[in-house]
Amino acid sequence: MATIAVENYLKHVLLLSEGADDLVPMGELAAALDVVPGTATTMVKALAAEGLVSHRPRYGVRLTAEGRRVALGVLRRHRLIETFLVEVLKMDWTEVHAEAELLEHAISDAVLDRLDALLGHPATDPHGDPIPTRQGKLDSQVYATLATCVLAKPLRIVRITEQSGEFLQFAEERGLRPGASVRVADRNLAAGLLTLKMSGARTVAVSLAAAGSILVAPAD
Amino acid sequence: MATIAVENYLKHVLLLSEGADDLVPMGELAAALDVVPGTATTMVKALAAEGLVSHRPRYGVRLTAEGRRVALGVLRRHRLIETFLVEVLKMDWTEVHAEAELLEHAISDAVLDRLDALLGHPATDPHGDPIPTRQGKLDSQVYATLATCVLAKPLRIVRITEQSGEFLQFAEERGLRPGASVRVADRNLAAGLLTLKMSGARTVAVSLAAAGSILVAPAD
DNA sequence: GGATTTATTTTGACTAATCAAAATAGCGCC
DNA sequence: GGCGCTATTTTGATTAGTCAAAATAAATCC
Repeated sequence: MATIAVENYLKHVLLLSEGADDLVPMGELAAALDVVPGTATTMVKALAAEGLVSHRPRYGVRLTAEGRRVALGVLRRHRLIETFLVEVLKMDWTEVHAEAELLEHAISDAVLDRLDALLGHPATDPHGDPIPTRQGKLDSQVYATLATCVLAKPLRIVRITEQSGEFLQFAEERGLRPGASVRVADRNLAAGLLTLKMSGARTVAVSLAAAGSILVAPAD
Repeated sequence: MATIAVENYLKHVLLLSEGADDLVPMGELAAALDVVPGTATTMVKALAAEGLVSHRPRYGVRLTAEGRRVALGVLRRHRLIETFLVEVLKMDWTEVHAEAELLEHAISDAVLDRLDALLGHPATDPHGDPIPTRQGKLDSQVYATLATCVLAKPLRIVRITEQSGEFLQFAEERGLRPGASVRVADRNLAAGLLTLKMSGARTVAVSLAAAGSILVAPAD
């Protein structure tokens, strides 16, 4: 059985290799897990010996098929738990990430299946992150971000990729939540600042960095 | 913060000291935790150094006020989770114990409070075990068991104290669940066998050992 | 293209929790 | 009141995961 530490390493390798299908550098992995780099090296070598990752010394790490299977399981548990906390327990979507982080290592398949059924087999969690299926399929649709999308066109927020509670509360306070309608009125790359128009003519200013973690689709 | 192992030691000291308010022998504790006796000794000495238990070498261990507070917290989480699994997720009451064993160490107070409210602040779990309050009060009402109660009188099962799935399935198959009506038709101590009359004139045979873990009250 | 900066790995040490097996202390028993 | 049984404690070792700090390799920069 995978320990909690092993599950966390695999989950973060998966998350950090999203999009960039390349090797995940050890430094990034160590930072994500909040351990010193040497610890990550030691652990990754052990995971490689177990066949869960492949390690290119000095360059980085990537999941094997088996490691990816395990990581997708953890991610599925995490996102279903987040959905449950919001939909059933009526918790705030800006604070459920940390809770799910704990529970994801303790919930059994039997309980998870019940939860999934109770929630109606949701496709995304409250942040818009796709939930891997039980068979290990992860929707990898690519969206534009508020930092890269066209100007002026009406858009819908589909996903917020950034887990910190402070960031999410900042977003929530400005109406920047999945499902919300938004238009980019102005984007000043030099100043790193965007002006957004929300529904009801509300105007909101966000940094370029923040805009990059808000994914959007045409309002169709 | 208490680790999972620490929480389990404290929880089991609490459970084993129920009724017998005496010292819990190390052997019993080790058996309950499924560790060798030497391990229990080592750990108990560490817990004593932390002020969570008091250890009388060669005689046994008991909780301090602080240790009891922690243990009651774990027990509250365990029993509320069991109740949730049965009431909300519709799982079988005979199989939720093992699930709760895992989740009890991972659930936060914030989530637990929501769960408690959703369930309507239940007083007992699906086995009839009392749920400690948030303030750390544990109902310690003493009941008769089927092994000790009066014969022939109509009774109501209030609690099953025995956690193993096999035992509980045995009980469930015979209608021996909390709330059920029962009467002890015959009790043969020499043979260690009881004959019970359930509602609908159903006759059930149980061992004296099994009867001892089924608590009853007058059918009022 | 050698010197410097930066990321990564190595080394040595530590903590929590465990086991196996030897040592010891109560306890009951004639 | 010593003998032996049984529970408990000690001792020595192991595993998983971690850190601090030294060593090393890759990349960058005149």
